Amino acid sequence: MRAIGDSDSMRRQNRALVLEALRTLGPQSRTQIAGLTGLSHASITAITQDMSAQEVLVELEETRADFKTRGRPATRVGFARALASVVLVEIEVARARLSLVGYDATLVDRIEMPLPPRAFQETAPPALLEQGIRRLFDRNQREAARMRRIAISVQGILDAAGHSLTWSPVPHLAGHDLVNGLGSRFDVPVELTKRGRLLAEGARWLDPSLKDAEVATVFVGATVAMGLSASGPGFGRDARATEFGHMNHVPGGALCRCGMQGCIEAYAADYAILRAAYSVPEKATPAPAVPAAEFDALIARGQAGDRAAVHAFNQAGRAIGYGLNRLTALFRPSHVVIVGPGARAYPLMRLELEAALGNSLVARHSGMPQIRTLKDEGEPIFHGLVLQTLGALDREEIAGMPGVRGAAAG
Amino acid sequence: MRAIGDSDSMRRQNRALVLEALRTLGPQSRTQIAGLTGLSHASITAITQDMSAQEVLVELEETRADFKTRGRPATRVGFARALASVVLVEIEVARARLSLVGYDATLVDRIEMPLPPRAFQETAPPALLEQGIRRLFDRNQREAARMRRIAISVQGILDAAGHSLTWSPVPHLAGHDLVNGLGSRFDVPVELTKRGRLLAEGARWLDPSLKDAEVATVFVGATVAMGLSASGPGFGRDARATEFGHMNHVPGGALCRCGMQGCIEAYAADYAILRAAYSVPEKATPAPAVPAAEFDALIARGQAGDRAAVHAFNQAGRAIGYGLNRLTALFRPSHVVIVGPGARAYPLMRLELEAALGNSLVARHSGMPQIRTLKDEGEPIFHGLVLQTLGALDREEIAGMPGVRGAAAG
DNA sequence: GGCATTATTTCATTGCCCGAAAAAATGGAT
DNA sequence: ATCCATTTTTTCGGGCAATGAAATAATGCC
Repeated sequence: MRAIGDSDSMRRQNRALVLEALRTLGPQSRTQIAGLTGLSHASITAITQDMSAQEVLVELEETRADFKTRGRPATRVGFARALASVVLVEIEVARARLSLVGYDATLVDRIEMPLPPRAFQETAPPALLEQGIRRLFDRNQREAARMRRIAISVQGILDAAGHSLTWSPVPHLAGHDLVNGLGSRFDVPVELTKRGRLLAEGARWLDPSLKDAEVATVFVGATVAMGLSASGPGFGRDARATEFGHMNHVPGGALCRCGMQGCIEAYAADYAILRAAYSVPEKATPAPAVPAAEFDALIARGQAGDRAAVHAFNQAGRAIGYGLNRLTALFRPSHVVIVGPGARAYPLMRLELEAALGNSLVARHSGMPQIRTLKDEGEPIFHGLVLQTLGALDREEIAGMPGVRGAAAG
Repeated sequence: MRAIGDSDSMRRQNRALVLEALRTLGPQSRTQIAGLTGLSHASITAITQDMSAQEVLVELEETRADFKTRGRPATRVGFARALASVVLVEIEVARARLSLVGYDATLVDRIEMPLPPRAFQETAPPALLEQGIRRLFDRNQREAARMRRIAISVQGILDAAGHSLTWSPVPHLAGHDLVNGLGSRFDVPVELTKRGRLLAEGARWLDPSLKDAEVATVFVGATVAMGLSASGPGFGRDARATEFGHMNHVPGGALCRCGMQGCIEAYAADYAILRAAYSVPEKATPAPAVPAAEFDALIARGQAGDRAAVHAFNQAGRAIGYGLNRLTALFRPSHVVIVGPGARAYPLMRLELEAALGNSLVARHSGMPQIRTLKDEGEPIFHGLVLQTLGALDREEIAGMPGVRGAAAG
């Protein structure tokens, strides 16, 4: 049953609308906000006055020397940086990056932590991350006092509650309750988000032509992961975590790092391609990590026409292609974006991938999705995290703040 | 960008809430409605008065002889039958059923049309369906005058706009624009919905314990189809059509009725099981239709332990199981419901199906979904159509009707 | 300095919801 | 038969947020 509508929900809804417009498009004049949201000028005045009084928004003073125009100049309003801050954590296989970000989405400070294989064995993940966050806090005490949320990008399978990972390619990360572990230490909400999903949101944002598209973003590298992203609700905001890399490709097939057999990853991740290129048996234990240089050398061999390397990349393309083929039976993305180290090898995988994907009833009748590649994956992840976390803060806390207009008048 | 909140949207929202409660749970007293929706008694009075004046709702007069209680007796309000009517069409492979249904969801009249294989070749689908609807209209002129929507349950692949099928197991149905074809003839909105989806909604409704579950309903019979249904938004209302039956199972495998190779259907539909049981080559052209008696005989043979039959059913279970296995990499249903003629053969498929499904990383870490069977598939489809169509009418037209209270008072 | 132009605010009105109190409709008790 | 307790439904006064129209503010241009 949906929520009822009363004056309170109306207020929250419209305040959220204003915040969303500013969050997506940056500072705007009140007139622009009215146009973007569809609310009347009178309402925008009331809302921005209210939020300024609450120090949510500030008027920006900028003498824009560029084209002067007749009429009263517009004053743009934007987020007040000091209202709140959030900590964003990106955990990768061999490093973690902790960022302290202001309410206006500016980066305040950042720490890079290398994560040697036994880091999380020696110090449990919540404790190690706490150390990093405390270091950030020591250097930025003002922002630390107003920290309101912690968001963490992870890889692996989340448990039902989303509090911990039941499996992760990051050594010794699985099994620790990060949500309660960090939540109790800092007394703020903590959210885990799968990296693949952030990648998808970020990739759609990076390429404006994908704004209204339904995008499946496939990461190919040390793991194989996918996120789905679309503008509407449904697959967009509430999208389930996907476990594309561990979708079965061949029953009883190659050994995957997750311990199962026949996963897509066991054919398309870097270690799998390496294994196939060197004719190591497909049931052999996967290599723990493949150095970037080694993977690049393999791509070079493939480009040079080395038969074993070409075969390995073909096999990877085929596995991803059949995964996408099977995906389209459930959900038909308009675009597919290949991202990560594997994106550089896309030309070597392309023919097999497209053949496998095309070998589906849906693709045949509704056409193939457009396929693109994207080299850098770091930026979209961070941006996805920023947008998701500050957007949630806007919707869940800021938009619901009670007004002060009556009080201010009295 | 979402919709703004003004008093109009508030009104629509709350009226929709009342209608939804009545639609889901049947006639209720005003006090009950207040409890269900969370609105105050005062608001419910206003809303029901308004809607009664508009002949949307009526007070039911019923002397309920069962337990009398102290206090003023409650008068229940329900939908006014005469406000509107809808035509619901269920197109199956060999027959079509047309139902005229009142706004209070009661069946007014119904026509069954047999569909011999060449029916849609001799008379184009929109024309043939028009004939049937006109016959219903002749017999029920009062309701005909107030018919507001046509909804059609179909099987096959919908085009992007949802106006026609690009492929269908129903002979000669694909390629005809049913939405515009019937829409222009009757001047009402026409909607096509995939049968699998309705089946899922209906199955969740039939079993109250599934109310808050995330259900994947798999039809096994002349085709293999799946619908996903959950209570929230996302997969619930806006769920994409799934093409589960034509998800690839074995690359280059058995010949499917759709013309592709290796679809799940080519291993698990009735014709596929028959083919395997009689050791017909798997690339042989599928039988156009399998009589129910023949399929039942096959089940009996399987139950008796006939090796070929058992093998055929095992293979079907394995295909469905790997399909579900792959599904869980993208979306994890809490329950799976097997429905249709194949549900009777579930005991023969069960071991292989569960083994295949269990062979997935997600099932291993998050547990297996619960699997049930449901024998009758006709009722959920019809009920799903009723609920979907009248619910859309409620939300899109009735809830938005302007009020009459001011006018009535003056 | 006055006018045209654009941005923002003020003001009176409207619509819908809500809590509290009143009214309505019964069964049971005296 | 009458009064009371109980439950449902309606009425009434108030509040809040949005709105359109009109007023006010801040410039550029002539």
